[in-house]
Amino acid sequence: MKLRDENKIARIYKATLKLVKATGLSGVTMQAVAKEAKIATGTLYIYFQNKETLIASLFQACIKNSQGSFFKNYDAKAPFKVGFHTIWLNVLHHRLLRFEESLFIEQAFHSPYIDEQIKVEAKKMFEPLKELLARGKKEHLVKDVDNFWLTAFMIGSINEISRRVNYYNKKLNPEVIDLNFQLCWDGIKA
Amino acid sequence: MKLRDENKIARIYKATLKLVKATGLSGVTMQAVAKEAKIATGTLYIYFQNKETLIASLFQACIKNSQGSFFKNYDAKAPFKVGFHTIWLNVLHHRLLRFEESLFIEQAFHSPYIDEQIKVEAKKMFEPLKELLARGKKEHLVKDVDNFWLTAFMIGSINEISRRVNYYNKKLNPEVIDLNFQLCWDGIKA
DNA sequence: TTTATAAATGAATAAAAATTCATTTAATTT
DNA sequence: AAATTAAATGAATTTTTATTCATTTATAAA
Repeated sequence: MKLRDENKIARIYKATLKLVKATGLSGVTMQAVAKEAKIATGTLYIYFQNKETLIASLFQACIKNSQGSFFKNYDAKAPFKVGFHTIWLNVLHHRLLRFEESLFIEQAFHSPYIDEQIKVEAKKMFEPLKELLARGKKEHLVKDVDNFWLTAFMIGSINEISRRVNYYNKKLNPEVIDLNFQLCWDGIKA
Repeated sequence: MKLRDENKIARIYKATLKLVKATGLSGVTMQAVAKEAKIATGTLYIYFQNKETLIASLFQACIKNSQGSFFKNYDAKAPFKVGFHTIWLNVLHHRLLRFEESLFIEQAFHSPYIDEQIKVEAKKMFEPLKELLARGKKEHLVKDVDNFWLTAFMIGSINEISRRVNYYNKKLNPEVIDLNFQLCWDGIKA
């Protein structure tokens, strides 16, 4: 019996992300995905029931992937600023390195392919960050502002950095990264 | 001779924006637009040569529209903080009130419908803000950071506020708006 | 009024995209 | 090495979407 080439799902995801970056979600056709992934169109339907399933599965994979990266090396017991800096850098690096995924998440979020259920899950992504900010407020290091807005502030500014790096292919170096962190830090600090 | 109903273009734009919010750009079909605008499909082609033209025209209209709002009541001669606050509020209000347009711009930006030329134009939108920030730096009120990153910081955090207000239909009141401004202001100030 | 002209219509057509399926290929088991 | 099984293929089919066009409708000018 011929075995499934499990590596194929990764190829399909990669192809889809590449197409989303190049043409947006509206440019993603099953034929184009198959061609990019160098498989036959029919093969797509062995791995995914239909287009909706493909998009929804990739969406969940991207969310999971983000969660993994954001809190890598994060130690909840480290001093507040250390922890905050770690997460800030992790989010930035993830967005920069996996810009296609961020783009896909944004576009898929507003497509008919993703249902409410999945969106609710996606929202839980930043729980550990919210806990850290709560602690920062207790320690009087962070402004007394609702976590909802503090995270919006942090994530929003990071997203825009990565968007601009990618759109205008601006280069980042450690010094510039530091300056950008300082903007965010001065914003949230009490 | 029957005259063109110029109001129809506005109806078409409105319908397109509504559909983009509901289903993303990939859900925008000419039939759906026509139905939503309560005109016949053929009529769409009287006003726009084809789908690409419709999307590109709306994109330009949205950009122009933004430019108008962002610098409304802005006085380049007012004290720095006053001017900055005015623009910050204008951008926020525009994003909140015309969220569908922001969404459309984001999605269209990465679609095959918008060519490089138009994107370059869109980039010039924030020129007056950059001038203001340059002045702020001269007056030692603003951190010595490249305007590119200062605007990214400001615009990114505002965008995320409006995104969250719309996604999670969180309410904003003047007090919360002030808190959010404070985050941004403390971030950029020297 | 009548005529002329362009807008508006929506069914028909063309084009593009999603999905299926009969056939082939490759790996595993007997 | 034959039989078995599921993966892989890609052309054919179905479905959806873009675009056209013959016809109707409304308005301005004659």
